[in-house]
Amino acid sequence: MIYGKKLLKIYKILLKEFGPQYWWPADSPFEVMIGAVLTQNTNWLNASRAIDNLKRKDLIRPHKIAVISKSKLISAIRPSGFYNQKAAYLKGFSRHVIDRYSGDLRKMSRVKTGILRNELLAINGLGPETVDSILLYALDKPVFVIDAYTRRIFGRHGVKIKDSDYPGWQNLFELHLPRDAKLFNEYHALIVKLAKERCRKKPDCQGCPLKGMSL
DNA sequence: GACCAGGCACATC
DNA sequence: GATGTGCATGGT
Repeated sequence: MIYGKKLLKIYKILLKEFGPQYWWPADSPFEVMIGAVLTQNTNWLNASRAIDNLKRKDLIRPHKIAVISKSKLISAIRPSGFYNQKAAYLKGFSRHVIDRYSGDLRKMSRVKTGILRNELLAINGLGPETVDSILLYALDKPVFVIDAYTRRIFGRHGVKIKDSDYPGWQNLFELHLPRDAKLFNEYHALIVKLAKERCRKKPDCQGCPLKGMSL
C-alpha cells in the first residue's frame, strides 16, 4: 500500500478512536501565535496558565507586548518556563507584526505561504515547529506540523527519515496527503492526543489503535 | 528526586 | 553538518 493510503488510514483510525480535537484552543489568531511560543518544550497546562495571565492583563495584542516592560511580561508568562527567552521571543515577534503588517494579521495572512514561512523562520525564537503551528493553527495555511511525537510514533511504525530531518518528515505528510488545512489540523492534533493518551500512559502499546501497523 | 513537556539558539568539534 | 548544552516551570 502506498504511503498516502496508509497515512489516510491511520488518520481515520485516530479520528474514530479519539474524535475531533478542535485545535487550537484560543480566542483569536494572535493568541494562537503567542501560545505557539509559550508551549515550546513545555506542557500545555503551563503554557495556558501563562496565556491566562496575559489575558487577565489584556496583553494578547502585538502593541501591548511590544511596549510592556520585559519584567512585567516575564512575571505574566512565568509558569510556561524559559521565561527570559520567551519574553524576548514574544517581543521580537510582536515587533515584527507591527513593523511589517501594522499589527494586522489579515495583512500577514495574504502573504504567500512559502514566503511567509521563511519570513517567520528568520525571527529569533521561531523555529520550524513554531512557525508551522502559527501558519496552520492561526492562519489556516495547509502546512503539516512535525513535532517530537510525530517522529517517535511514525518512527516506531517503520518510517525511516534520513537524519530525522524536519523537511523530510514534513514532506512525508505534505506530499502524500491532500493539501488540506482542515486535515492537517486534525491529524497533528490526533497524533498529540495519541501520544499523551496511549504512548505515555501505556508504554507497552496495549490498547493502541495503531498496534501492529507499519508503513 | 528523577524525569518529562506540543523547541530553539548557540557553541564547539 | 552533527552533536551537546542552556534555558526553567510545574506535574507525575
